[in-house]
Amino acid sequence: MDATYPLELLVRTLSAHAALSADDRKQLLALPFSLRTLHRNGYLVREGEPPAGCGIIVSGHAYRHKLTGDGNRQIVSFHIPGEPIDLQTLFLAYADHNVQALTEVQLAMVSRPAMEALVLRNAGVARAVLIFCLVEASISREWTLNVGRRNARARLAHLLCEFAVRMDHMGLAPPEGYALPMTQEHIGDALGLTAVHVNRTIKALEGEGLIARAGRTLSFPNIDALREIADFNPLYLHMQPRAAD
Amino acid sequence: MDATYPLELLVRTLSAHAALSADDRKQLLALPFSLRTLHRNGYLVREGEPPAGCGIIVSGHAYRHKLTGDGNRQIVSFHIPGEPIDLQTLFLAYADHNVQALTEVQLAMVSRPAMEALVLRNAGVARAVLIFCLVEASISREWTLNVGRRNARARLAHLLCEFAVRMDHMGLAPPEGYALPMTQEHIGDALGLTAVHVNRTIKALEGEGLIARAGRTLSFPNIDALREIADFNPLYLHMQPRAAD
DNA sequence: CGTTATCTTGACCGTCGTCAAACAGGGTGG
DNA sequence: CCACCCTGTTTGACGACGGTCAAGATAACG
Repeated sequence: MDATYPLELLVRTLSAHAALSADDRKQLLALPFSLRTLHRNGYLVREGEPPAGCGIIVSGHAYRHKLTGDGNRQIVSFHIPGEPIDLQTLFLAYADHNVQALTEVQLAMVSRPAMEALVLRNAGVARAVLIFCLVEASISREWTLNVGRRNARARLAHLLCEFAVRMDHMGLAPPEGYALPMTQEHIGDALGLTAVHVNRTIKALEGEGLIARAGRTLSFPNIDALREIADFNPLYLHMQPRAAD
Repeated sequence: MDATYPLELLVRTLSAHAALSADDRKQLLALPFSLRTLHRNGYLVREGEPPAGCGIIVSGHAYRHKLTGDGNRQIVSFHIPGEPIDLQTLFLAYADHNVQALTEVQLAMVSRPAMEALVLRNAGVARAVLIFCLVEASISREWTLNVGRRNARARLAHLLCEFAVRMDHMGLAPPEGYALPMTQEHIGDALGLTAVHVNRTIKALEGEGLIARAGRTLSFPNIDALREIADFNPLYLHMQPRAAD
């Protein structure tokens, strides 16, 4: 099986948290899908609308967000290749939030009926989907903690640690560092800070040698110290040691 | 069917968001369970431990929370009678957070194997459980927005509105107001504020006639104005109009 | 290659945190 | 029955973290 086959990415993401049998994998890989490309800032999901289907990110990054009445934005999650982004709304009548492309995004779209039928038919897949949703909920709780109870330094460090671990786990983070797909504005909206203060905090971390930058490419000269000040404990990501595939 | 039968409460909670067939209900009501009483502050779930079973709150209130390394607490949800509190961890290897009793709590405990078997066997129940988890995730996102992007006034008003709506939907909030089960310390930890500032904010709302207090019992003389300043839109709760039962 | 988005820096301000002390209430035991 | 204590509420003075506004430098994108 070619690792670049779009649904292979979904299988890899789901099996990061739950065991899938050979049959579960086969049925997932047999799902019909179509490819779709979104430009930067394009909407994958729009608040209030019913889900169009289940999109899986093949390449690029996306972010989930909500707006207050007066237009302030809170980003509630970032998404990396391999992640299904519509499970949140697939079984609900309408979306309670937006999802937008952070960069150009390639999506594999599985129709709502096809995905729903597979989940309701195959208990192993249902279990994996449920677990995936539970892990996302766990990440959401950690974000609430991050925004509610940590200072700007720790918040930023925590976000960077989480992103690095998730990218690395999907084999997307080269050891020398990775290019952040988001602007400082996005980071601020994810952390409950302003872009200005994010900038100051980044420069402070850089000044202390905790991160190093080349453009938007980040590396971590002292990852242990960064995790320390981030109060980062990856248990909430519920990652299983990745099985060889 | 007696409405005070413990599992009847679970059925009512699940059907607040998803349709359940007569058969689904029957199978849920047939689950074996035992009753358990926890005193105030008792632990229903402890971070790092595997789930003991699936508890459903029969009476009393509970809260879910996480701690930072230096001991700061963030409450990530409050729970009212009827709500299952272990679905979050039932399918995961260990809990990533704590759940504690806010008041004395009576729990109906369903064993993990029994609940897991029902969910994997009955697609209608699986669907309802998944939807319940998705709604909790939606609430979690709204909380992140609340903590990250609203000021203390709006945060507090939002929490009060949400709690009132949820209590009311379960038939637990008499129209003249309800007794808040949490202290101002709990409220602060839920909102990312200190108890001192919660107190000042409460008094401000009271001074403006937006809430009225008698001890811990709250009433809302001007609920529309309160919702306005809370920026409260209940769509994220995904409530279905409650079917007569 | 120009135009626009993003990043960077400074000065100033405000919301909320910190520290501390007084007060209220409810339960317990002498 | 009352003294005591513990938890929770209330209030004040002061400080700090992060927000706001604005302008200039840099980089990204069409």
